[in-house]
Amino acid sequence: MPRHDAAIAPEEAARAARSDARRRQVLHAAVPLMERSGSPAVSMQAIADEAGVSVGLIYRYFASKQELVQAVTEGVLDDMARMLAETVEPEEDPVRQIAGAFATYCTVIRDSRQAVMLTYRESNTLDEVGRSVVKELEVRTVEPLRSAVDTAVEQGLLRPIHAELFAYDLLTVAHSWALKHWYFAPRMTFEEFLRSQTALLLSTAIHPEHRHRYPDLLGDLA
Amino acid sequence: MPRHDAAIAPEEAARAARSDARRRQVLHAAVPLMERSGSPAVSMQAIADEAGVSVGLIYRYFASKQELVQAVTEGVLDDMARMLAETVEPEEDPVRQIAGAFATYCTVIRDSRQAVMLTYRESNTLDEVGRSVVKELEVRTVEPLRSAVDTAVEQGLLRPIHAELFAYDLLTVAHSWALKHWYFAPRMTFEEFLRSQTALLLSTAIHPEHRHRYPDLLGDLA
Amino acid sequence: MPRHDAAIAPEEAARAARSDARRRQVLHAAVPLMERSGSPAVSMQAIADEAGVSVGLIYRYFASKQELVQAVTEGVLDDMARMLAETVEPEEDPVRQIAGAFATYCTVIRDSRQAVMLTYRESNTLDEVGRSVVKELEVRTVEPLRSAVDTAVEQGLLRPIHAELFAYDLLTVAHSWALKHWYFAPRMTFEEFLRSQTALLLSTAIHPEHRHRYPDLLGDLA
Amino acid sequence: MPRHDAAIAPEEAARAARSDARRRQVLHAAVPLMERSGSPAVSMQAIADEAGVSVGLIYRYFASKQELVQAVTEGVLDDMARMLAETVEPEEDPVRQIAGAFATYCTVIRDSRQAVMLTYRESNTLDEVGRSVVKELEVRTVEPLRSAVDTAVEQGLLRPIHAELFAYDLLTVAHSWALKHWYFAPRMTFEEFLRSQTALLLSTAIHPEHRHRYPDLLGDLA
DNA sequence: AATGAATGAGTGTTCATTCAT
DNA sequence: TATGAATGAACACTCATTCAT
Repeated sequence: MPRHDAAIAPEEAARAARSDARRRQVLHAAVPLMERSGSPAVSMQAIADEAGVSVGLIYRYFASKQELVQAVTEGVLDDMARMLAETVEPEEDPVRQIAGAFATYCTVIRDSRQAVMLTYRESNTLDEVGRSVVKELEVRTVEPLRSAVDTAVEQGLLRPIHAELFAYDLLTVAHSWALKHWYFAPRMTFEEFLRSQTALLLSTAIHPEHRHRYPDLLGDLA
Repeated sequence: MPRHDAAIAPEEAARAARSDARRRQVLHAAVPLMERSGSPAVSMQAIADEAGVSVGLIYRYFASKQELVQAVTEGVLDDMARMLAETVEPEEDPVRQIAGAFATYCTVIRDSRQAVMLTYRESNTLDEVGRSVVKELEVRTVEPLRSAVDTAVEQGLLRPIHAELFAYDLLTVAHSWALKHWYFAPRMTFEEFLRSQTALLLSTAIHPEHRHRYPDLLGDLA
Repeated sequence: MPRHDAAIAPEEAARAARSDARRRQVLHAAVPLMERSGSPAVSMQAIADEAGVSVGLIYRYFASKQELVQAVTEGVLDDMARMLAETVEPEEDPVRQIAGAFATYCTVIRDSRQAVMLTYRESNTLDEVGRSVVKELEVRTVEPLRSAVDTAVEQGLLRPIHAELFAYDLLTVAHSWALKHWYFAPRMTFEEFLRSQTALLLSTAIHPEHRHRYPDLLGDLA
Repeated sequence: MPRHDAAIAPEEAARAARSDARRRQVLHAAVPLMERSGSPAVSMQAIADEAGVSVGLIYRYFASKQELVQAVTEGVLDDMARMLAETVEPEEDPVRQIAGAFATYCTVIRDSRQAVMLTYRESNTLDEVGRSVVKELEVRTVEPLRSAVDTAVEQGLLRPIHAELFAYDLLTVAHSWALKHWYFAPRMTFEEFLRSQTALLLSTAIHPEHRHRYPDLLGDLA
């Protein structure tokens, strides 16, 4: 390998690293602004100010506001996906896997309520491509849940329910802590919400023969 | 009754009627535009063009764009509330009442998918007052469902579940046909969605002793 | 004279009278609004509301807003001219005539401060024709003062001063109670203003030989 | 001094200088337009066109049209104040000081007739703060005149007249060359106006014992 | 004679985007 | 690489004016 290449490669790597850091810097500034006010109400100038860079610089890293919004949305979903991945504890019993994953979802959503709302709100700001990326991310997010449900059904722990439907319902209900927070928050604590929803939804699905195994999950409905 | 009143009243009534017609005309034009693109992306000019009136005229009937957005959102929710009220069939059995209401919800939502998405999206465009109006409307919408659940629990037909939670879950899941349409639609028909969700959610809640009464609702899960 | 004419004439007179009343009604409403805020800030709608008539009606009596502003300005000047004419007391001594007229000017201006300011402000809203009408009115207003000065000079009661200049200075200084009210009002009462200005300006002009005749006018400067 | 400062300071200074130049460029374009037509009749677009910049740019230097109007008015008054300050010649004799200052006022006003009219017209466009700034500027402008009058009275050169009143009358009369230009201009030259007014007003005030000292100022009235 | 609904050009203002430095 | 001055199209909103009733 010629010296030339050897000299350039690290340079390029460094540049790429710096570039990435810049992107993150801008995104980091944009996220809370857009969570609070929605992207149309946030100007590029405001983002630049918040990030401590110039407007022009943002355009070096994002071709347009549209693209920045896209990146923000994806970033938010990515973060949530990462948090989920990091937090889900491995469980032997697939039912407990489901319950654990649901609890994790809810907890992550509790901590990122604004982010969840952002993904719902911005979805129509995005173009077709952007939207499909977001959808894919979401599908990937439910995936572990769905496969756990599948396994549980196969093992006869759950009744023969529609796995995709059930998994998505779990996600939807978890999201509702964010989307309907104004409704739930004055009526119950997050812990109550989590406990009740777990009992409610799992008791649906668990095969009667195996209900006795999960008194802790089913609570009053055991 | 004096002639004065007799002469004035119809005139005013006629004016009020015309005024109302104009409002509706504008709203009628604004709704699909906002459903498609979200209010920030729809200009007053575009609405005026669509309605076939001048921009100035819109401001005779709506003090600001904000107010128009508010009216659009409320109108959409009102329509849905009315459709619900008209369609819910009276049932003796509270469980069947719940199932019927859920089916109605889902059907209305199927027919007003864009409207549902609009209410989620615009909620952050609205001001505090507007938002609370929207919330109230939604609460009023779940109310019949909640009271049916309450009754069913009291009669021992359902397990001792959290009525508000369950009712809201039903609404949330119904909404998901709109919000997650891109996910569900390629995987199942609306009828399958409705049947599966009904079975899934009710099977959760129905007291084991009474499950045998509802084989039609529970399907495979009976 | 044919009966035809005899029948029509009173009708027309009545119509003219009604028409005049309408004009006055509108002007009456417009004057305080324009005095307060300046014509550009007052909408035709606001004037119509204040007058208790419809916008359309105003256009039956005034061809345009411009013309209405013109009429308002002329009306205000006319009123002041009339008040002056009514209040000036006939005096034998031309010097006392001058002093009396000046006092009257000042008093009228004190009571119509806003009107005076309006004439200064609106002068550039008017077109060339309108402006010249206003100027003519003002010239006619100073006229009695100027002729009194002329007479006084001829009779040797005043030094050989420039009559037009002096008369206009008197008007200008009288106006200054309105134009510089923010300056004078905190420093002196209107009576002090009037007394001091009279003494100051007349003492300028009165021929030394005749100063002893007017101790009441000259005060400390006698 | 660290290099850092040495490097930054000039940059910032240069930026400030450019920024100032832009402000002046815009003001320079706005002044004649507003002098001619009054601020409400001048659109931001018109100003931008006149200045050869874009509308948007104006808003980088002036937060609103209001602020621009304010700046124009203050600028005009500032200019006049500066011209006055530069032109007033120091005189030993306070009476000659007064006459000199009056002549300067009149001359400046002759050269800035439109500016004077603008200050009268725009005063009601300004908000309370803006108005008080303008008033303060005017008071500061009369100040030298007022103090000269005070001195002259103390030295017995003038009769015991009200210094503030007299000073303000001098200003008012000087302004009248602008405000009543349509009246004076066809009747006399500026020089005649200045000479006559000086004689008229000073002859008022000069103590009889000292009149003989100022035959040049008093002219025919000596 | 009188209304006021309707118009649409025009306003002040914002902001995504570009580009000379 | 980084800046921020500069652009100008677009926006929400107003209001003098017209005209069908």
